[in-house]
Amino acid sequence: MDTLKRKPIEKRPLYRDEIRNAIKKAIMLGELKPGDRIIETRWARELGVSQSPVREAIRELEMIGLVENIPYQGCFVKKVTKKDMKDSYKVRQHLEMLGVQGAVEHVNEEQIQEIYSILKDMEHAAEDNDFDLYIKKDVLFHKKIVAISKNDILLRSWEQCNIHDLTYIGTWISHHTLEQLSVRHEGLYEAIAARDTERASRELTRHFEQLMEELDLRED
Amino acid sequence: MDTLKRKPIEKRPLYRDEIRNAIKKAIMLGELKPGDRIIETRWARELGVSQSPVREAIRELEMIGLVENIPYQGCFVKKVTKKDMKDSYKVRQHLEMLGVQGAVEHVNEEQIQEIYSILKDMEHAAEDNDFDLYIKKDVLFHKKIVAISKNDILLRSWEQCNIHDLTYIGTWISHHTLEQLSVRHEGLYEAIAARDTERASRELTRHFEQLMEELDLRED
DNA sequence: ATAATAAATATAATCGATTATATTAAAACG
DNA sequence: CGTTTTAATATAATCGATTATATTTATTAT
Repeated sequence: MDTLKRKPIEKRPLYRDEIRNAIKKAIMLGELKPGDRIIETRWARELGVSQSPVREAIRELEMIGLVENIPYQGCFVKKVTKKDMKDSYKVRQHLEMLGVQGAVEHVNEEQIQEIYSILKDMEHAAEDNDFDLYIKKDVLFHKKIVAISKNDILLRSWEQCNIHDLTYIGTWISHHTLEQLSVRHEGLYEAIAARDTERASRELTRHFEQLMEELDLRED
Repeated sequence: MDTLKRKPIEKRPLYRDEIRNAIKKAIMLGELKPGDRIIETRWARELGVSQSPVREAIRELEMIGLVENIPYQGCFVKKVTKKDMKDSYKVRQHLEMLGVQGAVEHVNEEQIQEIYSILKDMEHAAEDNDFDLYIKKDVLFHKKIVAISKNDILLRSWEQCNIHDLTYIGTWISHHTLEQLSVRHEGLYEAIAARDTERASRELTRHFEQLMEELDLRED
């Protein structure tokens, strides 16, 4: 991280989010490796902002578990292990199970259309091999279901467990093409559209078990 | 909040945690009511600290869902509704279901002893009518089980959904005595000690369904 | 030479002040 | 009299500098 030149962020407040994304990006791109320190003052200097917003951004990364903070010592990039991936899939599986149950109960026609439209966007992104857009739609698909369930606490918990970044990693290391991954969501969509709790639960379980099995196949 | 005199916190760094607790306490005691603003500068003045640590403390309260932040406008105390309580019980039920499954799988004799000891502490606190200690042990009992499951992501998610404070409120508004509440944990303990996944799941489900049913009985 | 102690350094945590934004109050206009 | 525009105010967001802590390096004593 020391030697890289970073583009200073635009001069306009609410830097926090941009700073968080900049640091997150560095982690995702591998510029910051597990165990590396994240030095508040240095990032502040590089991005041309003060220490305060950098500090807050790092706090947020700490909350979602991407970095670890030791008081008076600093922040360090956490290593995301295969076990972490698997653990997070399990957590998602259980949280989204609650989401699916609520979704089947509350979903209306308009929302079914919305999910369908997200699913199609996802499949188109997959065809175009647009990785970033694919991730976005994949995450949104699952989030939408959770949101429809009308359990705000659930939605917050779901959002906080760092789904987006782990999905990014999980998709990145997957053996499958985006198209193979995207079509896997169809069963769940159909079950919800049919308001079939039983089937939706099965589809969801299968969805995550597939992802977990594939992790086991990876050598690293 | 305006008129109350607050005890300035001790002069030694890492104010953040104390500040967070001070604000949280004000919310719990009802000094700050739902919808009230939490003004960074005013709290800083009252506690004799600067704005920065107050800001960070508020960010943490925002993360656990106790307050709501609107950019460039401020923080407002969130109302905890009966629905929020119920929703959070459901989330806990699903998260802890995963925890219990893992716990039964991984628990060793020493850990069984530890859970037992927490259970007894809880029951003693209940006998003494020591409300704060009771909550602490109640929360710890559940957390311990989640911790034993060896799923770090689960533990983090569980911790982040503001369990402690909601348990506090839930216990506070319960119709039951602490002793009635404490003994309800025995079945779950026994099932885990017997390494009986089936029974442990049943006990956990029953535990939360009791809590949710009781919420319905409250007029509000 | 090794252990204990003290100085130096790096950086997190905090501070006091400044800047940016949103809201409210006042004024000008039609 | 109501509507739009402008000024004033409150406070969030950020800044640059200071203070506190941990770690490293140098020094002294045994």
